[in-house]
Amino acid sequence: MPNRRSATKTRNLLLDLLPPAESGPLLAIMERVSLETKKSIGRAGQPIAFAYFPVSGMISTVLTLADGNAVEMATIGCEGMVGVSLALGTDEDMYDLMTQLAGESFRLPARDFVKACGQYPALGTVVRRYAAVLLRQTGQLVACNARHPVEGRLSRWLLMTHDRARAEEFPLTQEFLAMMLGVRRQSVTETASALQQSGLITYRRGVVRVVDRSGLEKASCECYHAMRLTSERLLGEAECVAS
Amino acid sequence: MPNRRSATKTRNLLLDLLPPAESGPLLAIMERVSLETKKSIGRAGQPIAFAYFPVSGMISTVLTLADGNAVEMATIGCEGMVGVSLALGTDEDMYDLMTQLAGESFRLPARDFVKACGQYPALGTVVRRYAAVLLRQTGQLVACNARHPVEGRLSRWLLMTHDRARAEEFPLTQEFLAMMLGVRRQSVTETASALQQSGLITYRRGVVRVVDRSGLEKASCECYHAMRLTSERLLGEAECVAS
DNA sequence: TCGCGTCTGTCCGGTAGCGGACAGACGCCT
DNA sequence: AGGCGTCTGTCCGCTACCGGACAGACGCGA
Repeated sequence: MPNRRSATKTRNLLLDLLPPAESGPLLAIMERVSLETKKSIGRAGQPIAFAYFPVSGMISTVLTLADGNAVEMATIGCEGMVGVSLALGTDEDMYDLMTQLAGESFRLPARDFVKACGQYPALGTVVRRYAAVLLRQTGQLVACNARHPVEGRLSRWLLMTHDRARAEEFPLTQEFLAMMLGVRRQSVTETASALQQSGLITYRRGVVRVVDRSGLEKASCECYHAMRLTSERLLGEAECVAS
Repeated sequence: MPNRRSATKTRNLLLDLLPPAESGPLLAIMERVSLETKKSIGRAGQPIAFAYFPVSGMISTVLTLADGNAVEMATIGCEGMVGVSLALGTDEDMYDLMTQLAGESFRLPARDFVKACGQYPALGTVVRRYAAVLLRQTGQLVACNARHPVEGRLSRWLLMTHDRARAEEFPLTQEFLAMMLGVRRQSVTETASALQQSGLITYRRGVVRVVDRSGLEKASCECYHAMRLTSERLLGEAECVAS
C-alpha cells in the first residue's frame, strides 16, 4: 500500500496527511515557532493572527463566562490545529486560546492560511475534516460536563494531555486543572489524591506523572475513548498521538 | 443598499442568504417535507441521508452516552441546517438527530448536497459559516453545562425554542426537557413550577406557554444571548428568528 | 363516559460538589 | 541559608441535584 504522504514528516498529523505537492510549498512559507507555557495566543472576538499546527506541546481553547470563570472546550496538540475558524469563513477567534504545555508549532499568518486553503485542495479537505472532529469532540464535552462526575473527567483530561505531552510527566497545577474542568480546586485536590492513592498517578508541586496508564483509562469516563475514536475515524489512524 | 438575496423567501435563513442565482436552482432540486414531532431523522455513525433546511419546527442534535442518557448539543430551526458534516467532508452523522417541534423543511439527498456545495460558492460559504456558528454554540454549552444552575439553563432552552417555534405555546414534556438539559425530571418540575409561580411561563400537560419573555431572559443564563449573538454576527442579522 | 396511559407533583434520604478560610509545604531566588 | 510566593491539604457548613418511589391528575381514545 503506497504512502502518498509527505516524505519529510513534520510530526503534525494534519500536515503529515498532505501529499508532498502541498506540504512542500506550505512548509516553505510556514514559520516554526516555540510557544511558552500558559500564554494567551488569541482571545474570543479578536482577529486571528496565525493558524498554528503544533508538533509538540498543547494548546487549549477555553470559553470565559461573564463571571470570569473559564472552561475548556477543546485541547489541541500535534493531532490538530488552531484557527479552523479561518477555514470556515470567519476571521475572528471564537474562543480564548492558551498554551498549556510549551512546545513547537508551525504557523502561518491568517491571510496566507486562508489563501492556502483555497489553493491546496488536500489542505482544505484535511482542515475541514478536522473542524468536524472538533465539533464532535466539543459535543462530547457538552454531555460529559453535564453528566460525568469529576473523577472520570479528570482522568480523561490527564489521558488526553498524556497523549499530547508524549511524556510520562508534565507540568500542571491543580488550580489550572480545576479551571479546565469547570470545578473547584479542592475537588481536584481530593480526586487527584485519590488517583495517587490508587497508584494511577503521582504528583508534586505543579508536576503530574502518569504511572498506570491503563488504570487511568479505566478510571476515565467513556469520553476519552469516544473522542479519540472520532479523531481516528475522521483523520485516519493517528500516528502522531499513538501511545 | 441593494438586496442581493433570493426574491422568493424560503423562511430558512441560510437559503435566504443565497443569491437568486443559487437559491433558484437549489430550490428546484430540493424537496419540501414535513417532519413530525419526536422522530429520529439520523443516528450517530450512520450515513447521512439528507441535508435539511427547516423553515419551521425544530430539530435537536443529541449525543447518547453509554448509559443511555442523551444530552442535547444543539438545536436547529429556521436559522440553520442539519447535515453540516457533509460540507466538512464526512458522510456520517456525528450525533443523533431528532425532531423536537413538528415543521416543514427543505431537504436534499446527501450526495446532491455535497455536489451543490462545490457547485454553488455562496452555498458553500454560508454552510461553512454555519458550521462555525455550531462550533461556537456547542462550546458555549460545554461551559454552560459545567457551571450554570438548572434554572438558567432551562430558561435558556425555553427561549431558544420560543424563537424557533414562533409561537407563544409549544408542546414539550418535562421528561423530555430534562433529557435535553442532562438533569432529572424532578429538577425540571421544580424549576418550571418556580418559573410559573414567578409568572414567566405557564404550562399544562405537555404544553408550555411563554408569558413573560423578557422576564425569562432575565432568568436565563448569559448563554442565550451569547449564542444568539454568535449567530447574528456570523450570519448577518437574523431576520428569520427575529422576535 | 369510562378507563388507562402519560404526564406532573411531591416526598424521601443521600451525596457530590460548592465557597470560604486557613495551615502547611515545597522550591525558587536572592 | 533564609524568605516569600505559589501550590497543596484539609477543615467547615451548605445546597443543588441525584435516585427512587408513588400518588394524583389530565385528557385521549374506545
